[in-house]
Amino acid sequence: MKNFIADLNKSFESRVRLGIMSILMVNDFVDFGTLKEQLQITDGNLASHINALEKLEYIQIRKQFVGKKPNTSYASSEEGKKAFTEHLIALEKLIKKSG
Amino acid sequence: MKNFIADLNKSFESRVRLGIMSILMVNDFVDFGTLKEQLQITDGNLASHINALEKLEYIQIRKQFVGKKPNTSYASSEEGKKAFTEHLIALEKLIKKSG
DNA sequence: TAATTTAACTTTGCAGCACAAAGTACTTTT
DNA sequence: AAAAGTACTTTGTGCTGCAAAGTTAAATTA
Repeated sequence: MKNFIADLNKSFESRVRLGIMSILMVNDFVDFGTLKEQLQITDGNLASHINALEKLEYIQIRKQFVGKKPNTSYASSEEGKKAFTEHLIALEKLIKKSG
Repeated sequence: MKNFIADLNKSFESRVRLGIMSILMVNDFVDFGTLKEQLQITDGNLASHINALEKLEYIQIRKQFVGKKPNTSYASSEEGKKAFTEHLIALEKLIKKSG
């Protein structure tokens, strides 16, 4: 039997990152405030996780104005979707193994 | 909608911990060497994760001799199984959401 | 019997991470 | 003019993961 945990992506270990990606898998361009509200975390914490995911090119950023207010939104990139999907597949295997 | 990542158990975030629990969910009393081989990690790393899980009372330890060699084995406790199952359920919800 | 090996750790040390809290810059609302 | 909102950045702390090396005690080999 091969080492099954090797297929899990280290970048998606944290709950917050899982949460962000999970939201961005099914919603195109979700803004900062919405993510913050959904995940119930502090500004700084969210910003740092977003930053990490962006450096990995798993998400992309769009800045615009809604009315006269600044609004920053995030979407998962193709690469991000691929990587996250692979991670979920590895998780599912693990779940099946445990069931 | 409620905060779905709150149901994820922080103790099971790491790949190694996921791996250990996953193995112990379906095997009763797996020994140190076997875990190490399956997970392909160093002695110290495995020992520290085991230690953490034991402090949480998620696993239990049995020390014995096999032939004349010392042999330490680990099994998941009822509480550990419960906690891990809940974690997996939370993960599955997240996976479904992302699908 | 001395040296090596095996099993299961413990210790050490470090870099990285999560997180909260506070600070910042700019704008809008009151 | 003051307060509030948006989206951060900075700071600081404490925890984690991990490798590598050291430890203990018994077993095997030379």
